[in-house]
Parts: sequence; structure tokens; C-alpha cells
Amino acid sequence: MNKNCTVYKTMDFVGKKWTVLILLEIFKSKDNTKRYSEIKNSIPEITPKVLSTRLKELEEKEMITKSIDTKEFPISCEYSLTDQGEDFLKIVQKIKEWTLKWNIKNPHCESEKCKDCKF
Amino acid sequence: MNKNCTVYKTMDFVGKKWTVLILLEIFKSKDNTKRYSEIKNSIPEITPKVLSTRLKELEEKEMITKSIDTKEFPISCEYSLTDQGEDFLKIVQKIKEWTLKWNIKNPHCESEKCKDCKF
DNA sequence: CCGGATCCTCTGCGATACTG
DNA sequence: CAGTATCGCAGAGGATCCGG
Repeated sequence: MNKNCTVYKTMDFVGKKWTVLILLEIFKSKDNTKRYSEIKNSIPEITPKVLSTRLKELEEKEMITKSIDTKEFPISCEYSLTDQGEDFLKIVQKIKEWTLKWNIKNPHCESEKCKDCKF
Repeated sequence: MNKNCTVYKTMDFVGKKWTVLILLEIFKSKDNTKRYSEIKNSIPEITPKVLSTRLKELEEKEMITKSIDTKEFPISCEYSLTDQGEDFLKIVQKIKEWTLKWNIKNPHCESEKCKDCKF
């Protein structure tokens, strides 16, 4: 076991605070696309600095793509899940199932559809 | 979305540095049980403070159980996976599969059996 | 206005040394 | 052997500012 370990490398990345929740927010949109401000409003606790850092990291890892529309005003930046990113949401689903199975009685989370995360 | 979100709560916990790797190390033992020093030696980069903190957290969340044998010397502490903790390893397996599918060419990780993490 | 960048503070992790 | 004590630093949080 060392830092070349596959599991280590992935956890060192997706385990960072807010990363999974950002992916989840983008996934929850109708077309797997969301604007910076929409993500920000969906996760009020996140600070703009951390959000932009995470978005850059996700883009670097090819989990999301960024497209900028400078022609209209105000400028709009849209972030979309790649196939890789979308595939990762299956793991997030497994995590949710595991949590509901073992952990909890989360009154905000009714069987399948979470009141908060809508996932 | 807020801090009651099921996914948030779980990620906020298992996303902490080293947590998943500690579970993985205990799982790799023959009887799902490992001593403090064995875990420490398997993950040389972890510091004793962080390891003991993580072990306490995992115990609190009922992912592992701790048993102390004070009768012999030196004292031996054994950490074992609970059913809940063992079930979580299925998610870790999914994470590994996802990484190998999308990310990669990890020369340390050959198809199924990783040279480093043996998982 | 939107999408950040900047500045500051504070928590968490790493490194080393030491103890019941 | 299985941890704690102490210190230092990088990264997260909070508030504010800024270019297009």
C-alpha cells in the first residue's frame, strides 16, 4: 500500500469536501448541466473560493466540462457531467443505499427520494 | 440540500483522509481483524494521531469494533469490521472498478489484484 | 448583475517526540 | 504496543472586492 494505490488516488480526489455534492447538484439538473450560480445557490454553505477550486479539479479529472457563453450578457458559465462523471453517480447511489440501510432514520430522506438532495 | 442530506453526511465522514484505506486494510486481513501496529505498518504515511482519531470515528459510527487484551504484555488492541463496515467495502470495490474503467493505466494495479493495496 | 479573485482567520493534517 | 503532546503549515471558511 502506498500512494500509487488505486483506491487511495481516487479517494484523495473525490473525498475532498463538497466534491461529491457538486457532482450531485449537476446531475440533478434536467440535462446534466448547471450554472455556477445555480450550484452556489443549491449548496449555500459552500464558499465561492472552494466551489471554483473544486470545479477546476473536476474539470481537470474530466468529470465535468465547462462552457462559457460570452456573447450574451451577463456571462454564463455552464458545467456539464461527462460520461465518466455520470457513471460515478452510480457509486453515489450505492453510498446513499448503504447509508439508508445501516445508518439511519434520516427523517429528511424517505426511502428513495431525499427531501433535501432530491436524489 | 443542506447538512441533513444523506449523501453529505456520509461523505463528510468517509471522505476524511485515510478513512477508506483503514477500512481496506482491516478487510484485507484473514479474519477482518487487525492490530493498531499492523494498520500503521501497512499505511506508513499515516501518523499515529490521525490513525487513532480515525479509528475512534469508525468505532463511533459502528463500522469497526475494538477489543483490548490487557492480560498479556505488550497490550494488544484489535480492530474488526462490523457487518456494516464489511458491507461498505462493496462500495470501495465499485470505486476501484470505476477508477480502472475511466481513469487510468495504473501500472501498480493489474486488472483485479492491486500490487499495492491487494484489493 | 455574474463569476470569480483576494485577504484574513481558523480548523485539520503532518512531523516529531514522548508516555502508560 | 498503543497511543498522547506539541508544534507548524496547508487548506477550508467568512467577508469583501473586482473585471466583463
